[in-house]
Amino acid sequence: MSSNSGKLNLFRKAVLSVVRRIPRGSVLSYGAVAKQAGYPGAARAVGTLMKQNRSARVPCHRVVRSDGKVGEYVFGGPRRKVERLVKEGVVIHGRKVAPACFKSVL
DNA sequence: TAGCTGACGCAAA
DNA sequence: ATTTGCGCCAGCT
Repeated sequence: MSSNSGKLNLFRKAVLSVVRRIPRGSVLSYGAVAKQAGYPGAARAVGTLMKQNRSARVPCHRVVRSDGKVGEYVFGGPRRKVERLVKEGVVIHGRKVAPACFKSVL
């Protein structure tokens, strides 16, 4: 294995670990996930991983944009993503998630 | 290896 | 409140 794939694996592992800890009813922005995973500035890369994720164990629908818009979602698009969030208790006004729902894992 | 793409972020206009 | 432009990090030709 190249030393590079080792690093990428580490990145993936760290990111998924953070996402798995996002509690029901709250969300985290792509950028915040990147930062908490130890890779500040890798927001887009986090999106790439969420896009690849196919595991129900990783609540990728809880990762949204920093401006409050939910962003994309492989399983059914933004509509479906909003449905799932609302169902979990996330408050959404218009197209944006209420600022109070952005919670760090602590 | 090089270039293009994208579930983003942010400052400007 | 919106849209535009650029930078950012990884993944995929």
